[in-house]
Amino acid sequence: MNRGAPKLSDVARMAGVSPATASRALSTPGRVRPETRARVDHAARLLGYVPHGAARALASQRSRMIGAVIPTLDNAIFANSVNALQGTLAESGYTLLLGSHAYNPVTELQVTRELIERGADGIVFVGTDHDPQIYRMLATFRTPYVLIWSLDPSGRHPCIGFNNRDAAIRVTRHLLDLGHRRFGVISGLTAHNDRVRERLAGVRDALRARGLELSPQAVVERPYSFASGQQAMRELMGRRPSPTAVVCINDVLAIGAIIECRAAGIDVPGDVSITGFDDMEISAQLAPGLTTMRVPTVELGRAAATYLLDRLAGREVATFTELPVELVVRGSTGSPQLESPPGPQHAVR
Amino acid sequence: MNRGAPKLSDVARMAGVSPATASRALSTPGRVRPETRARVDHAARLLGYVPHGAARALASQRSRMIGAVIPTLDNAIFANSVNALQGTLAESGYTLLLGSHAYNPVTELQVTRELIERGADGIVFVGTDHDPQIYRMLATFRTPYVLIWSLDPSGRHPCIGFNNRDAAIRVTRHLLDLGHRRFGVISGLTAHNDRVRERLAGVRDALRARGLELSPQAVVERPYSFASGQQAMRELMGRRPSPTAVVCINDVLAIGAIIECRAAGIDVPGDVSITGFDDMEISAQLAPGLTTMRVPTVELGRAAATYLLDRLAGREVATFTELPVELVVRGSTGSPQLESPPGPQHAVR
DNA sequence: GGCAGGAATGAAAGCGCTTTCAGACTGTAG
DNA sequence: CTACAGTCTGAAAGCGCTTTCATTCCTGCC
Repeated sequence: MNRGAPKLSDVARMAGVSPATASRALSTPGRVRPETRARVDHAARLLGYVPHGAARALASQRSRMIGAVIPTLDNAIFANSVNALQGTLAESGYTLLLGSHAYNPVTELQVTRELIERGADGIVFVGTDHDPQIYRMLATFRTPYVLIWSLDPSGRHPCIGFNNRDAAIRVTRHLLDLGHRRFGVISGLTAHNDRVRERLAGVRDALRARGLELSPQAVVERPYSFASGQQAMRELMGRRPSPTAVVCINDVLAIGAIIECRAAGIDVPGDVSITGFDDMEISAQLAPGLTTMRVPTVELGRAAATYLLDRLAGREVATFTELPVELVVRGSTGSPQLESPPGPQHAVR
Repeated sequence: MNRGAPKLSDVARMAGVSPATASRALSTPGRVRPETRARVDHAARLLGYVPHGAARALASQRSRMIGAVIPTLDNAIFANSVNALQGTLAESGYTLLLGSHAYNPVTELQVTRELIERGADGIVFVGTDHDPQIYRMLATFRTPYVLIWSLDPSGRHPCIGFNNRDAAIRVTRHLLDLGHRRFGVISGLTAHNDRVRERLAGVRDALRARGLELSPQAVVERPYSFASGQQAMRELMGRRPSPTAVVCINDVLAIGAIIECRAAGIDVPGDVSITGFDDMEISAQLAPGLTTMRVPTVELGRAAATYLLDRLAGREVATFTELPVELVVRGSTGSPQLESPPGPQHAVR
């Protein structure tokens, strides 16, 4: 078989040392005489030696691989995080094992099992919504893990994220402060997605705090895609009275909504204000620019990597990290036109 | 150590069989009496047995992991392909090992080494531009691989892709046929990127075939980002005479260009026609819609997975697969205005 | 009833590495 | 000169699985 692949014993023989010493020279250079180490290094280089990961993992009980279980890579927001995660892991000699589940909890469980089976030393999950079996498996195999994008209210699971509800409240307040009273919401699918549910709840909270309720038909739930956003916007603007402000649960839907307005000749923000969530690269470039909540996607990926790396190295780690999000106000939001009766605060002015 | 994790011998004992039989029952159910298999399955389920991937890989010389080496996940186009790749692999019980290199050949070599070290049974690469050492390593370790997104002219490497040059020729011809004679090009970085170089060459070929040359200052080379596209467009439109058609080497740059035109009050396609390449989801939604070359990103990922899976299973595989690309004409291209002198063909009309 | 032949099982040898454990060797102190 | 840390190296035992190879157990057939 792999006749072309030199093994550790080949390196050892060439360097004139035992396999044990060769192993030490390569993995823990400090525990070997410099001269010996040089001989081994030289032999390894000459032979083009590449250690056999599986053998190493079996013997050392460490795979140097980190798994990530994400909904999908089709959402640029996750792709960015994964990119940062992978990059940071690579810097420390770790490799990324990637699994996605398309928001299907059964698939997620299976994917997780697969990653554990492959020996992932740690696993990153998105959000807090996970099958109890997943947590049970993680416990059984003593696999460190961390949740990103959300904060775990129960405090039982290490997490790195931000408060989706509070962030949504801030977005909604921005619109309320502009004088809006008639709201529409374009939501992502709430099933198996705590982030969407939290954001939706945040919108409701903010409205309720000002005495407003969100009627069921003011909320349209759609999968993430530009086309869904467009279609949802069309629906919303067909209602009477139509909303003066539409809160979108993420930027993809919001951009779809803006596109729909442009197509339908609806002025943004003149006729309707639109907000997003995530702040994708393109959101700043649109005309009008999208008012949205900036989420530190890159930082999220990097922090997850650092967390697991630290934990595996036995360093101290914070099990709860809240990252800042920032409301970015751009051209897609403004005060409602006069035809919509101003609320009490504005009547005062 | 892993005291919580049951091993094969535990399953075997519980089922009252030898480890060998338990192994067969789980991996090759056909080679075991149904009754025995049931006992083993039952024991495995009861114990929550998860095979130890590294041990299995070591013994069987198969890791059931496939690696992918890509430039970056920040480009949605690659993210889509990787998503499809991962999904297809998962269906066959394979897991994806992901590495990216940000167009740095040194990083690419290192990442590849890492994937081989982790035991990837096969590896997917993007494009044809790779360090000879990479191919040497693949040969040494007898690691099957496949290149995607490009066609290998030398025929030495298995590939699944399309002819970037021909595709660019088709895009350019479309503009020529509309009557354009003054061209600008917004290119991606050509270093370590055969796709960009080929597309650029295609544009030149098409122009030359109609007696036109691309002057050096008509080509602006920029990294992939909306902002670069904008900036490049600004530069291009500052030249005198300004181009009536701008060919962008991918959609990200093209969208940036369109955005710049909107901001600068330049009418598309009235004042200038713009084309992209890739057909991202958003390209269809813009106003005007972007004329572009549709690339089968999902199919690319799926086909790569299928290729490697087939090869690993010992099935016949085609080492050269050309996938169709399609010119999608939308609103961003039109005939040049009269102020630009019509070319000979048009003079005839 | 005995035997060939195939199917199912078990014993045991690794897969290539890490890691005790013990031995060898060095230098320093008594 | 002996004794004793301390440092470096080698022998060997696995890590948890797969996979020959040999054995046992059937089944069918003469």
